[in-house]
Amino acid sequence: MQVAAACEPRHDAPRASRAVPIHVMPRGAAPRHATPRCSACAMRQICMPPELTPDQLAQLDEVICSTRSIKRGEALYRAADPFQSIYAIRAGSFKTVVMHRDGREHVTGFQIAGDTLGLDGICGGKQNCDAIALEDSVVCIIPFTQLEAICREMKPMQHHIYQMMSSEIVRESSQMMLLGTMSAEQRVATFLLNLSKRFKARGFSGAEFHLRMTREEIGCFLGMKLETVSRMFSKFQRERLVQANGKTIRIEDAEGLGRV
Amino acid sequence: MQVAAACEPRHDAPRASRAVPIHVMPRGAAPRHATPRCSACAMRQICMPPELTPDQLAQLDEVICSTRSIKRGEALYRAADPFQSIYAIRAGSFKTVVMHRDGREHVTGFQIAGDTLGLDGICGGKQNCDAIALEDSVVCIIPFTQLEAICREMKPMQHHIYQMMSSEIVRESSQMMLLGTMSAEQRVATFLLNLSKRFKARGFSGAEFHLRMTREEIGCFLGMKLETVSRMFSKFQRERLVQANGKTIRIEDAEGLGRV
DNA sequence: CGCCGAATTGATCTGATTCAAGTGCGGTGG
DNA sequence: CCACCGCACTTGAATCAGATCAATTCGGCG
Repeated sequence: MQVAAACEPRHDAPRASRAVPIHVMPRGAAPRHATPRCSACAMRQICMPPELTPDQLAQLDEVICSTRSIKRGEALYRAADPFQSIYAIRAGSFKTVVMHRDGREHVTGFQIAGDTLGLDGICGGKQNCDAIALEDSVVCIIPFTQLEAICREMKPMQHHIYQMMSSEIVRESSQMMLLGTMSAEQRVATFLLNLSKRFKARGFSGAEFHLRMTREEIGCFLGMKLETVSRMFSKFQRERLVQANGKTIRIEDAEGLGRV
Repeated sequence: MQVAAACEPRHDAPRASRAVPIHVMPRGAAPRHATPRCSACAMRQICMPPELTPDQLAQLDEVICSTRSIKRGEALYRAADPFQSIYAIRAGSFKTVVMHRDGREHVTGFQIAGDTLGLDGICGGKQNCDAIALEDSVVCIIPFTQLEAICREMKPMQHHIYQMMSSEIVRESSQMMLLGTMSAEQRVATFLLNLSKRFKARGFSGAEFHLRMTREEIGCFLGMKLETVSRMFSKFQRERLVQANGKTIRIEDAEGLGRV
């Protein structure tokens, strides 16, 4: 299945790339690049604990010293790939897809800048899903063994990783509740509000944004068919809750959406 | 809602309680008891990393020094309780239930002896679900702050916690796939096979076992109504895949169940 | 300009829910 | 010891939400 996501980013909010001295340190594989440091990264508040000292940040910079660019539709990793690193999204967005042996696919999440990828690979030593870029994206590579070492020395960092993993468990619990108990209408409303909240938390507009994924991918995430997703969008539009124009979404009445 | 689980355990497989010198050390709250040590626990292979030295086990015994008994239908913890410890189930079983603000309930998992409870409470510092005993049960209390300290010193233990959390993420991903893509029939089949596998891994029979939860709870876990669960049991019975007699389940044709 | 995949919309079908009427079993009290 | 009660479970019939099938329309791109 090819990935859609035709729209270009339109936000002028925090981008990951910065005018920062680049620490050149290529490491083998082609699509890896040297990268600006955590200590200077605009996403730091989101992917790292807030209370790190400059000293500790320097330690981090030692370990998280390369990034990787992934083109739209390409995989950052695939299920069964050996697990070595987790990834922090610097720019762009991804979907994670699990596949059943019978070919059935399910999208387990959409990740945007500041989110983390790969935590599910720790167990079993290999990736458990495909992570596919929804647009051209850049991730920071965080070698897990080295991260573990850091966590043994740096309490806030240790705690932060537990927090991240626990949050992911909680997020998935909510998604299970959504899939298990909500109507199609409620699922789509919840999905839009959740996206809105996350964009807002990252300095983008929470009221108007671009979907980087197709209706089919949304449906696959929400446990329904793309036609149903489309119908719900139309319904919300009729009810003046959202303005949906292809991939551009404008939330007109967040209150109302929440009450659905 | 009252919990059912009328049947008594009938297995003579590994039980948690053992004739081991009891390290008496009451700690405040009434329903806590001193407890046999990890170093002597039959569940250790399941809830702890295998490669611990006797020395390291002794350290664990220092920290995991109390248990708690929970009667059928009672809560080990409830959503919004302050998070302090995680729990390892020594004997018995639980369900974890998340509740939406509108009162909608969803069962996120069933846990049996050897499983861990409370990992989702780490983030936000408070519990995110109710953990309700499906039968009279006993858990080991693992104070999380102390566990974190141990993990900073004990590499295998540190890794083990990451593994456990990652496994939980993977388990929930599979459950999302189940909820998002499978028919009622497939969900129930998957549920039975999964339970079977887990019982087997703990030394119980994988072919015949007792459900400790009601049809309603199963339905709430699988995203369907109790009537549908019941119908699927009847269907499998007609097809000679399982023998379902109230809460007693005998799997006649695991192969066939898997093919559903 | 024309093509192709994505999205919308309508008509129909179906698996699961809902509603309703039993059945079976364990526990209680006479 | 048995009759009765309550609760979980089963089963059938009617209904409905969402899936499926099908026909356009839209929109980005070569």
